[in-house]
Amino acid sequence: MEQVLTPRQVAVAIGVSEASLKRWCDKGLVEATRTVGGHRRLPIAGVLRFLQDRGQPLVKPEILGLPSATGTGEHSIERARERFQEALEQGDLERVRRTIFDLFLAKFTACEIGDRVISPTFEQLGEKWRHGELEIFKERRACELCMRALNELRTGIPEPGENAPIAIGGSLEQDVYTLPTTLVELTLREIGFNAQSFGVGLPAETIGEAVKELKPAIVWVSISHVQDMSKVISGARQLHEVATECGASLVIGGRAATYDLRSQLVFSAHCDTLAHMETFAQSKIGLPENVSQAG
Amino acid sequence: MEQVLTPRQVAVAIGVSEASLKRWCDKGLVEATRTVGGHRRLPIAGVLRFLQDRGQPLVKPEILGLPSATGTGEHSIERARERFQEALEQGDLERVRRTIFDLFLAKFTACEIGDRVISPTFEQLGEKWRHGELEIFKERRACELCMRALNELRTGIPEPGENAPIAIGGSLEQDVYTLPTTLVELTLREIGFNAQSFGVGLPAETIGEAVKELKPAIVWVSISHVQDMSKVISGARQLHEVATECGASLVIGGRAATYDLRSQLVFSAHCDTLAHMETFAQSKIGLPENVSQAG
DNA sequence: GTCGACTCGGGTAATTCGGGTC
DNA sequence: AATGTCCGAATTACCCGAGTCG
Repeated sequence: MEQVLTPRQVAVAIGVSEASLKRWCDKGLVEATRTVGGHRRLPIAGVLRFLQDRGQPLVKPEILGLPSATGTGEHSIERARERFQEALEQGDLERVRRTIFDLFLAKFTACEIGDRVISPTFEQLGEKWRHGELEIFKERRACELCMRALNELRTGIPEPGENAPIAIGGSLEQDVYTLPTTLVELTLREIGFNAQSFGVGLPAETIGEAVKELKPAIVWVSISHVQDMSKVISGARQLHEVATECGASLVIGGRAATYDLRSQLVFSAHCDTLAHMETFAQSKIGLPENVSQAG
Repeated sequence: MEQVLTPRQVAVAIGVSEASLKRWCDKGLVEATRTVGGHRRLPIAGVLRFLQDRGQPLVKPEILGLPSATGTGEHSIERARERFQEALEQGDLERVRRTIFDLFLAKFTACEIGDRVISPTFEQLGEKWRHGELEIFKERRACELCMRALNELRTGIPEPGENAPIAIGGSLEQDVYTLPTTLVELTLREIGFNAQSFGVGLPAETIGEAVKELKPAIVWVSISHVQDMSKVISGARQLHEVATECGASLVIGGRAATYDLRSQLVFSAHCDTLAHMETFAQSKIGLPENVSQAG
């Protein structure tokens, strides 16, 4: 496990410029090897030693899971995901935050982090719970920690501009899962929407009122848990009507929006992933005068 | 977003000269680490703590990525409460944060802010809703904004020490109100507890498991909404049993913990306000008492 | 072998250091 | 006693053309 990192990876992880890091390497403060072409490669062990010597508070061994800054980070994002899950199960906020933060600094978008790290992790946690391998409180605690990290991440996304298109959404009554709708908010903000999640447990009527008042381009409804299916169906229908009137697109998503359920719903679009949502939303920006199609 | 800042950034943010700031660092008044070359780097949380200790007003908060525009105002907590409510109703996150942080920097504790600002505000919002003067989505949105501000406030409270007594809690099933239990967490952390809120909608059994695993000194249950009273009653009974076994105190609170309900519950203490909770918790720290595992 | 992304090295501008003084 | 300002030396951050990596 003699893993090595590039100067940039280490630099962003510990929050200094590449130039400084290079100087430190040249002074022998940080262990470094060279490729045949002369590029520096820093073994993780050496980096950790350096951090320990300096008492640098910024970094935990999370760098180990740090993905490459380029698109070729398949393996490392997988590693990050595993560490993320471990941190969540142990209730270690610091590591949770660190993982997300590192991914973001490595140029992963909130959308990607959501789809490829957070979402599968909670899928796994749910699986473990169903097999009796995980107490519910640990899953809930994990949600809390994750929410905190995401709320911080939110400050890293630029504020929407004055004329940014509006998007609003949340989850319906009986659905207490706040993570998905928060991720949608972040994803949309990232591509320039003025997106606001209203949280969980919203009656469809009040979302309709919000649509009338705020005139959003998009309304999303996240469905992670269904108790009374008929209520969801009628709520969605009602909401779609209002949305159509106001020129908004109704987007449905969430793990509980199964094929069976969807077949009974009316909506402008259904999204399996945040990436889908992002694509759809971008198409709406492209055509500002887009008018919603008939039911 | 940025975890560490340079002396200059902090200096302009709080409106003092760099020289003063450097002296404060050297005296240990402000937490600081050093780069390899000896330059100071100030973690943002430490800066916030310093500001709170000194009641130092912020001049250019946006530099810290944090809110609060001025220390000029809001020593009148009443006026702050009104502005706070207004900001919440309008969905203005920036003003919400500013109000909370201004109060915090004016040396109000999370406990006081909760009892005297947040709690009465949501009482009022609920009142307006019952009179048909406020859409539900606005109340939910207000919760979201408030949660974000509180999550940030959390970073201004020192991390609990290694041997800090543990406290855990949350709300029971069917109760989606996350604000109260978050406030409890902050209040307890402020007086030195290692407090963790597990969020909302927790079955009593799983809280019991958490108690067995984590051996907290205090377990709190926040009751803001009751759907099935018998379930709450049996849940609390069960939880009290586990808590007693493990030497933990069960504390009940929340607006829906009415006299009628309380008379049927078993618990170590009931708290109407965060201040009550704080007082009770402090008594637990002072004297380990007849707790079975008290070393 | 092509190609895009990254790194190299070195130079330059901007900060910060510590100390002394007002 | 505490703050703000000024100084030369040292450190860090930013920039860019050429070369390397995968």
